[in-house]
Amino acid sequence: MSQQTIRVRFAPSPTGYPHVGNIRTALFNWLFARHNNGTFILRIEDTDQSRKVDDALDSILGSLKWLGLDWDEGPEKGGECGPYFQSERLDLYHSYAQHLLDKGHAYKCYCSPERLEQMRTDMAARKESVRSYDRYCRNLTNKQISEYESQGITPVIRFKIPLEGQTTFHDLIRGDITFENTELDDLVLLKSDGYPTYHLANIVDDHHMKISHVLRADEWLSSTPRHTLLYKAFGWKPPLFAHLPMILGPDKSKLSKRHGATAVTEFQDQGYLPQTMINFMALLGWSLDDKTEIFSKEELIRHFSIERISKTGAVFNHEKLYWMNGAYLRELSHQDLQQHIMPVLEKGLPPHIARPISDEYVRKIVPLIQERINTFNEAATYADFFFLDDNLEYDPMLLIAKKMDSPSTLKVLIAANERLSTVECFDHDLLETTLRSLADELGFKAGQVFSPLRVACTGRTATPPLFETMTVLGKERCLARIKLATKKLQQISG
RNA sequence: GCCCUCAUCGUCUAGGGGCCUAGGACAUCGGCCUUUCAAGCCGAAAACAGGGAUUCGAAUUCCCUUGAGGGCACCA
Repeated sequence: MSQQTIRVRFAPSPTGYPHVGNIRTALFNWLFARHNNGTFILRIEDTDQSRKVDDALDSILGSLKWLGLDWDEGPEKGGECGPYFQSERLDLYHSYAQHLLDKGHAYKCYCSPERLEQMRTDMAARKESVRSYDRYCRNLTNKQISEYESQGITPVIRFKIPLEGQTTFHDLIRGDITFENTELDDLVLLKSDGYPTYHLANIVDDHHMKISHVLRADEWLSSTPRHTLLYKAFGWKPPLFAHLPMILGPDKSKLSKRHGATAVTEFQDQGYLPQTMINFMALLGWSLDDKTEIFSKEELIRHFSIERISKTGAVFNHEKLYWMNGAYLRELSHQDLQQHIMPVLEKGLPPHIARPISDEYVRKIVPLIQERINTFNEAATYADFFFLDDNLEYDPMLLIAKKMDSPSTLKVLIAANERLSTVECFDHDLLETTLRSLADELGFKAGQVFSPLRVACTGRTATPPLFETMTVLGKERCLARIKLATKKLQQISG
């Protein structure tokens, strides 16, 4: 069996911050490369000067690094086929454009943007199917050419699409796809600013970088016949294509800024784990079987195959991502979890709380919140009462539990305060026996005692288990908070 | 408008002629557990777009319709 060398690339353009749609493409390429012991190349397609965004490159590299999608060739890494920025390969594209010109596969076009626009409006007005270009310059006479040249117009170079016949290419996911050449337009290869278009640069680079498989988003499908024709004009063997199903917004259209398409790094900021993102994105358009949901990166690499990529677009389901992160978070050791939430606490807790936050104190809290948060960032809001001073703010009515009223609640609080004062040192078992017997003595159900104490100590009705929470807070603070609760209740009951 | 692609629960999907009275996951609802909230466990509801054809038999093959998406830039 001939072992083909697998070389794939992720080729983003630095025109914005990559979102899940973009990065999912990177992930599939990476998985395919790693599964096949191949090479994963990162190439920056910075050929559009006008849309260039300054820190987009950092965001691209940052996203990939965060997710551990390491590249074998590319920026910061180098490689035999560099440079890996298209803006540094302009000479190459020029020479190939010239080559096509010489071979009669391309021509110079002097049409102004205004003329092009007019042409398209006219077509639309005549209810013709709108073409991108009417081939006006395809057969210019020498006289016309020198006339344009003398006007100082810088032409673009267009590719000559064959006027008849069909172009068929094979897609690894969709099978054979055929286009009538008459449906294809003479696309621009080299822009008047001297930069190549995607089409030219992409083909030249994929060839020179010996790319074996092109795994790219579905939106490129209709460009592929043009690319096929370009490979043919150059006399190059095209790579194998696999057009990935797209990731969609809630309205089922292509995920974009319109949907508030979240930059991948934002998930990092929100307290998601990279492994969650990898796992989740892998399942957007790929699956192993009818049951497995949670995959380690290694399992993903082991099982990934193009055959199991689906054809249909996938709506990005934030809810499931959230659940999945919770699943991963719960698997973390207490120590790992603490490491993740320390910075969150430092940053997210109200500023008046003294810094640095105590490691030792947080260590006690971590086990109490692990199964109650789904993202790291939630720690700061969920567990803030552990850190706030004892003058908690909350609606005193919360103190009154079901089937309780103000006087009975007051009775509980006062009795609890009294009884707890006699407890030497708070710990779970001691608190439990003490408070349960107190409830008995008072003739209340356990919950009728626990509930007001919970609110008193935390200001909330939903908290980690009461005794553990009180133990972490400690006797002094709990008693102070219970006294405060008593006072609050007395005030509203007059 | 033209071209291309796609079509299973609300969402992500399994399914490649009989194993499907269509399986799993998220979300939803109910129950158990329980000091609250979670987590966990158990259960429920929820889909083969429509119509033809092929076949003993179709979610699975073919055709048409419909719907959806993508593309039609000197953007990628």
